[in-house]
Amino acid sequence: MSDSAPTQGCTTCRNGHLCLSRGLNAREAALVEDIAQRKIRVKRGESIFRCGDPLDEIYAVKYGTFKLTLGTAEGREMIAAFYLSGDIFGTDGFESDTRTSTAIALEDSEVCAVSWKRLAELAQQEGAIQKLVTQIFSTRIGRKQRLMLCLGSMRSEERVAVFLLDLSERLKERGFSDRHIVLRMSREEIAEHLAMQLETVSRIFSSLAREGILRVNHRKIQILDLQGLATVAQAGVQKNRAF
Amino acid sequence: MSDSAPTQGCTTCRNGHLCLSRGLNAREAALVEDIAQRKIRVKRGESIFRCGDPLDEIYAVKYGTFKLTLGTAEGREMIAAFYLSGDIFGTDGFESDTRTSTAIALEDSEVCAVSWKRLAELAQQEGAIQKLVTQIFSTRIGRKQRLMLCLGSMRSEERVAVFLLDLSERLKERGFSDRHIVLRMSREEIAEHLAMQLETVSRIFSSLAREGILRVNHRKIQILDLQGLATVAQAGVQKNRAF
DNA sequence: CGTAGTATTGAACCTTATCAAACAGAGTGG
DNA sequence: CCACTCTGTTTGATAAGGTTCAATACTACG
Repeated sequence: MSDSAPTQGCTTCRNGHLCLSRGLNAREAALVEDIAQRKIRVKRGESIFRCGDPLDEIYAVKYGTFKLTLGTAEGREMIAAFYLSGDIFGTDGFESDTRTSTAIALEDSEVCAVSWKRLAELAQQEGAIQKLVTQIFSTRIGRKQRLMLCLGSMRSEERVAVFLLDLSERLKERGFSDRHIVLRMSREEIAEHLAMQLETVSRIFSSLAREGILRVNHRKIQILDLQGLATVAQAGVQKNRAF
Repeated sequence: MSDSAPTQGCTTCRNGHLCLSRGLNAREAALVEDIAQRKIRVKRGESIFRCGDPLDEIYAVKYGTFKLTLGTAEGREMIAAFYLSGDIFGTDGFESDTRTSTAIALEDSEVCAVSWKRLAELAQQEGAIQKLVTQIFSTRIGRKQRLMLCLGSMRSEERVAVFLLDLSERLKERGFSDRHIVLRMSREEIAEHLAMQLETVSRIFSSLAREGILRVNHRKIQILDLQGLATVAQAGVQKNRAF
């Protein structure tokens, strides 16, 4: 990864509405912008931090996509999350001062680096920023729990549907089309995130295409029937309800 | 649930070494003890808080066992964790001021209730307590991540082995035998925690017993071969390593 | 244009879920 | 004290979902 010349700040950034200045007024946003000056460019495949690294910053995705991988000592791996532009990441394990995960760019990307220490100080002085910080953590935990529930209680087809719906919604929030998606991750990476095999992901994409819900062309996915996809995502529930 | 007459505090509690006074000196422990006066007795099957409740306290298990259930609107459920004596719980979703989970006693139990607001104030004044609080959250997130990895990358037999090893270790920390375990939860609850069917749990117990690793008598489990159980817990790894 | 990486598809196999039945233990009431 | 019920557990048979192995196709990239 390589530092770059300073680019524009939060107040003019097009991710402003969902990133570090979310819900802040102009004065507060300027305070945050002030500590988020450092930009880092990361090339596809490079990491911005690795498991075991010391930890003092959190990051906001300016543009690009990242994956966060979790690993155990025994060699098991899993992708805990994907981060899109405007997402904030690097917030895990900041108490132990050591990274417990690795963040890798899926395409050429740029992030804003924020000193955790300075953000925490700012949060103590400014109520709105304190609220923002807790909101960030709250969302993080919520997402992790939803993923856990998803892994635990859904079968493959539903998990894939949930994944696509989530991605679609997040892209929409960022001003992209929610129906024409270009996946930044491989089938294998999707599989590693949803706890299944890449062949299964591929098969499910094909079967959803056969049903007329998707149009699949390698990484270009078109959602033809958003409602139908939502139905697939909850398919397993009827069974429980009958019981 | 019903309040009870005040019993002894942290400084004399036998869970002191791993609970709210963990790593604190006498003066600091006394400060914590001061805000952890309120004890609540909970009968088997009763909840101490439910999903949607307002949130202002966290709890430490004085004695007994609790399960924390997560639910989605659509009716999917999962047990996110089991808490033993000395464990601290109720720390999820405290930012949104609303419970996102339900805590239910698996046996007649008692907890110490601590005002989150007062604990946070104390943490701001006392470095050691600040450190303790972050440690509590850190551990929480770490456990959740490990469970996620476990659900995502292990098969049933390994998950059950991991579950038993974890329980054994935690009981040992609490001064109980790590080989003679009395399960406080049903097969169904174990299944709901490990994302499988209760029949599968039962079958795996039986098969581990057949292999001489366990002795199973309903809820009384004896671990005959701790090392063997650990091997089962990592069985899937060899496969990955060969690749 | 050829090669490497990625994606799709098929077939056999394995794990786990599902359905069904039998069994054990804790109460309960006659 | 014994039958009876209720609940939780075990076990078996069968089916479905998903993995694994293998072959083929597509794309991108040098």
